Amino acid sequence: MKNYLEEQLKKRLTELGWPVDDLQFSRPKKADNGDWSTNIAMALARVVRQAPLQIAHTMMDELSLDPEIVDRYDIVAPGFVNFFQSPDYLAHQIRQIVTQDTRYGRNNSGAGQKAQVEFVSANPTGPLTVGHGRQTVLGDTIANILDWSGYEVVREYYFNNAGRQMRKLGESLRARYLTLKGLPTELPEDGYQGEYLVDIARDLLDKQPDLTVDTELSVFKEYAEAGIFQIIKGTLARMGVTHDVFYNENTLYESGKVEEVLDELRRKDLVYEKDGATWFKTTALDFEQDRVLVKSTGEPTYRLPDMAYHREKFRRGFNFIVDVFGADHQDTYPDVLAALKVMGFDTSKVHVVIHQFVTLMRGDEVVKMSTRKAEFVTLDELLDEVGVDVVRYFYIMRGAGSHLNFDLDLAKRQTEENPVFYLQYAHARIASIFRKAEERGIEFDAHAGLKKLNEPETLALINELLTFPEVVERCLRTLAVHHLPNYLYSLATALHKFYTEHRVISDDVTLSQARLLLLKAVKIALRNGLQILGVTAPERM
RNA sequence: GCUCCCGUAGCUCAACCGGAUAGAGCAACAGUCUUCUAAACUGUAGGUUACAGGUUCGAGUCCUGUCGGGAGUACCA
Repeated sequence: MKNYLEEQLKKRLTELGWPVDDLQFSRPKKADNGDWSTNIAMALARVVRQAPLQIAHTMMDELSLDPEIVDRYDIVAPGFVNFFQSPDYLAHQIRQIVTQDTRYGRNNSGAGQKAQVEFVSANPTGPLTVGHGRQTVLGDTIANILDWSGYEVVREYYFNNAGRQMRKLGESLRARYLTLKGLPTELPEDGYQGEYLVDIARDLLDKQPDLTVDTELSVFKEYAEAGIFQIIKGTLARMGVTHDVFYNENTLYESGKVEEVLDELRRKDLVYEKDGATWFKTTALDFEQDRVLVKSTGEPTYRLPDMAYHREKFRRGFNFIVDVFGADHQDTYPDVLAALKVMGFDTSKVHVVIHQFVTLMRGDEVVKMSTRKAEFVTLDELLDEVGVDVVRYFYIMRGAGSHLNFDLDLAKRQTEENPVFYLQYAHARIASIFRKAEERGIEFDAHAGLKKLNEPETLALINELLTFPEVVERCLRTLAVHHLPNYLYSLATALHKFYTEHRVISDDVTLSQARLLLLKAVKIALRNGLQILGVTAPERM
């Protein structure tokens, strides 16, 4: 309908010799204001030098619209033109949904394009925490949206298993191992104190009992890394997340890609040496201060391999690149992007999604988290308590830019007041009606006449139903995926209201079949939406 | 000090590119099950969108400033 209106109005505006650039449509909040509305008359007022209402009339008077699509339109002060869709059009749309079934909501705006979403990317120093959970769900859901928009999507996990942190990890494991062996050993300063290392140490002792203080650290380091990755991957699997690629930062050194970036920046005269370190001349690119690329110890800082990594993303042919970071990485990407731009890449293809932190609460108390100390709640523990559906929904229901308060007590208590169940219940309710229909011998008819569907609650439900594809598109455009749970929630509300007012199965077979057809379409939208969120759609509860 | 995010009902949060009377849930109060699942629905109450200016037909949304919260500002990642 929107496309049709756009087409017709563009034609008309061109006839009148008026610009079409500002033409846009929106869905009014109130039903009285139609199904689609345009503010073009107000937007043109200045250019055309006429009153908005007059412009609207001039525009609409000579325009004939297809009555099978547009029922009527109103011109309303201060200058809105509101369009109402025709019943035939609605009926046609509902049948379309049932035909499309698992494809309803998909679009092909990304057809033939490759997208990559990098998320989680936690170094293997400990189990994923509640803090990582937000990023996990955010990234996976964005990837799902890209998939539903026709992109070929790669989910990627970038990690670093070299450097100071990993050395500390190896040392920590060694201390745990030796202690278990009866040689009490202090954990190193800033070591990792988590219980999980004791488990891994026990495991190592079991398999290789002969290690000593003099054994190469790398043995402990590698064993710790493998053990922790196993834990992390297990958690991701429970979350329903599968990464296609685990990208090891180290390969960028081995292949010389890191060196190549340095050379290239050097050729652009953006690198200099000072105090034994190698600096990136970011001030030449309008930044406040220069940044170190290679420390005086010879070790590169994170940003140099990051540049190399992103350069590889471009070279691998991705057209749409999403980086999901926590707020603490705020400052790390601008100079990385700047370097890529200098190297001639189109950085508008990179979309950085930054999410604010999760504040973990136990009742009124804030739980402090630190991977190094033992103070944290793991994502696994959370999954044990509330289950995947609740975890995924809770993490995604708020905008990424907002701080998220995750009250453990509340989440654990979640049983009846839970929005996830509200959604799932809507789906299960429809399933239940279909079971009942079958029992009563009422056949489902995909071609049932829909003329009787005209009550307010029914029309409200239909309108909500039909906006699903727009919501998917909006999620893609804004990469703000919380729009989806919000939408599904209002779809569920519309369904529950409809259910309360109207019996689906009655003696009026024609009406029953019409309502069944509508509910079939609603069920499809709910199921597809929940699927994007990674939440199950139960047939009964 | 500087940069970024945030400030909306008692609490947790929505509001697509600036649109029409700022919406939900929870908590409070009052109702609705002989009928497809009451994990639901209806109603009442709750607001100077932190504050002060500005831009315009129109501002929660954009601009400037102030206040408050968070993150960053490393030769950590």
